[in-house]
Amino acid sequence: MLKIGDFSTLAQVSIKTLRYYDEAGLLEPEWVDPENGYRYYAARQIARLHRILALKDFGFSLEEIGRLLGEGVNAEQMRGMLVLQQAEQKKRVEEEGDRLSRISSRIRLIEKENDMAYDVVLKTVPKQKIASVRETIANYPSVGALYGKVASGLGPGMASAGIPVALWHDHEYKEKDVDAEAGFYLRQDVAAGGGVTVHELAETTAACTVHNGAYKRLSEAYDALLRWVAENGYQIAGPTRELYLHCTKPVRQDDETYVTEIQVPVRKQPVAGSQ
Amino acid sequence: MLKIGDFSTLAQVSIKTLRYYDEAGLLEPEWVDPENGYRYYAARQIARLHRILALKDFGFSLEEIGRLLGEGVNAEQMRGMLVLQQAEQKKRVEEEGDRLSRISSRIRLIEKENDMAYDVVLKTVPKQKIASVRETIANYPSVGALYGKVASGLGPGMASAGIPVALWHDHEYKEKDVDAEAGFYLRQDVAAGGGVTVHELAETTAACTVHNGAYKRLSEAYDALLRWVAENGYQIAGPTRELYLHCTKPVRQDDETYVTEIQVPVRKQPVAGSQ
DNA sequence: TCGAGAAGTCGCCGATCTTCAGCATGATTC
DNA sequence: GAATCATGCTGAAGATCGGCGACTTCTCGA
Repeated sequence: MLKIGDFSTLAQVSIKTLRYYDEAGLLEPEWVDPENGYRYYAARQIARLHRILALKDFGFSLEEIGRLLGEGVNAEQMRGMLVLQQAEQKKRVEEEGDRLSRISSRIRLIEKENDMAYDVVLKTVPKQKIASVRETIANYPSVGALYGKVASGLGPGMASAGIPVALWHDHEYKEKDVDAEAGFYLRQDVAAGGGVTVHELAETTAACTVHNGAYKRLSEAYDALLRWVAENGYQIAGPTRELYLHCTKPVRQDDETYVTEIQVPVRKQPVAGSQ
Repeated sequence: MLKIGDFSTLAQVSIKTLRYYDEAGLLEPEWVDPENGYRYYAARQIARLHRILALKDFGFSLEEIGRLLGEGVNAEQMRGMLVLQQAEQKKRVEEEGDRLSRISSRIRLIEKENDMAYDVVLKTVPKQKIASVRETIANYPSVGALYGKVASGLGPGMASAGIPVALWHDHEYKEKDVDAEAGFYLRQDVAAGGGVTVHELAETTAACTVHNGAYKRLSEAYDALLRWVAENGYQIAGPTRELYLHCTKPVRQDDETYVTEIQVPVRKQPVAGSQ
C-alpha cells in the first residue's frame, strides 16, 4: 500500500494528476482510508496507469480512455479503436507535413522576392449563383467588354448583382483566343436571357490571394499563387476566378487602388512517393 | 467601404472573428463611424486579413501575429521568424510521426499476442542515488544473493534504502557470466563501504513497462519492450534496470503478486532515410 | 515517551491556454 | 418591420497546475 506521494514518485506522475484520475474514475486507489480520506495505491496499479499514459499518448482523450478501460473491452475491440486512432493520426501527420510545406514554400518565396509579397490562403469557397456570358476573347484585358453585355442582358436584374467576377476556363496561359466567362455574383435569383446565363458555381476549395494594385502587375500574384499550388502538392481543379473587389468604371489598367482576389480551385494531388 | 457583414462574406471570416481581431489590434477597420460605432472596412484590407490567416496557419498565435504585423517588420525579419517556426513545425511533424509509429507498433503487438499485453511508456527517469554491488554472476535469478551483501554492507544505512533495483550491464542476453549490479535506491546519502558502492544514476529517458506476475514470465515483458524499442526507432543507451516494486523475502520465482518495472534507457536512433 | 515542527494529504476553487460562439439587450439602417 | 450592427458577458474545450486552509502523520530531539 503506497500513499499518493510514493505512488507519484514511483510512477513519475504528479499527485494532482493522480487525484484527477481518481475523480475521473480512471484510476481509483486500491483503498481509501475512510477515517481521513487518504488514498492508498498498490504497486500493481502502475500497470493500469501505464496503460492510461500509453492511450493518452496515442491521442485518446481521458474520457475515451475511461470507456476503453471501464467496460469489458477485449483485445479485438481495443485493436479496432487503435486502428481508428491510427487513421486519424495518419491524417494528422499529413496535415502537419502539409503545414510544414506551406511554411517552407513561404520562406522560399520571401527569399526569391526579398519581399513579403503575396499571402496564399487555402479556403473553402461556398457555392455561388452567377449571371455571366462566356466567350472566346482576344486577350485577357478585353474581358472588360463582356460586363456591358451582362449588364444590358440582365436589365433590371442588375439590382441583385454583386461583385464582378471573371472565370478563366483555359487550362493554361493563352496569348489569344481566351475562353473567358465574365459576370456578377448574384445575391438573389434572377431570370436569364439576352445571352446571359444564370448558373451556380459549386462549392470548392481554392487557393486564394489578393492583389492590391494595378492589373498590369496581376501576373506577379499569379506567379506566387501557381508556385504555391505546385510547391504544396496541389493540382488545379477548375477554372480560375478573378474577383474584382474594387475597381472603377471605366476600367483603368494602371489604377493602383484596385483590389483583385484570385482564386484557383485545387485538390490535393494524389500522393506518390510521399509517406 | 464595406460593412462588417459584407467584409465577412467577402473574406469568409465570421463577424465575431473580425470584431475580435479589431479588439486585438490585428485588423482595425479603415473607418469607424463615430455616431454609431459601425465598422467599415476597405476591400484592400483583405490582403492584411489573408496575411493574418496565413500566419495563423503557420502556427503563430494571434499575439505573435500582432507583433509581426505591428512593428515595422521587414522581409528579412519575417524570414527569420518563419525559419524558427519551420524548425518547430519540423519537430512537430516528427513527433506526430513517432506517435503514429507507436500506435502502429501497438496494433502489431495486439495482433501478434491477441492480448492487450504490455503498455510501453517513454518517460524521463530522474537522477537517482543508489547503493549497490556489481558482480559477475552465474545467471539472472542468482542476482538475489547480492541483496544480502548490500544489506549487510550498508548496516544501519539500510534505513534510508528504498526499492530494490537490478541493473544489467551486458549489451545482450547472456546464459551465464552476467554482469549484474544489485542494490537499493537511496532516499538519503549513505556512507559507502563493505564492498558496497554508492553512486548516482544520471537522469535518462527510458522505455518502461510493468510486469505484474511471476519472474519466470518476465521475458514476455522484455520481448514486448525490446520489440517496441526496435520498432519505434530507438536504440538502447545504457544498462537496463529492473525495479522490484513488490516482492517478498524470501524471493519466490513463481509468486504471481510480484510487480516489476523494467526500464530500458534509450535514445532516438540517428534517422537515416526518414525525412 | 512526549511534544513540536515538518512533511504529507485532503478537498475545493480558480487559472491556464486560445479562439472564438452564443446570448442578451439595445440602437440603427434598409 | 426585419435585418444588421453595437457592446459585453459567459462558456467552451481538455488536462492539468497552483494555491488555500484544515487536518493527519511522521520524525527527531529531549
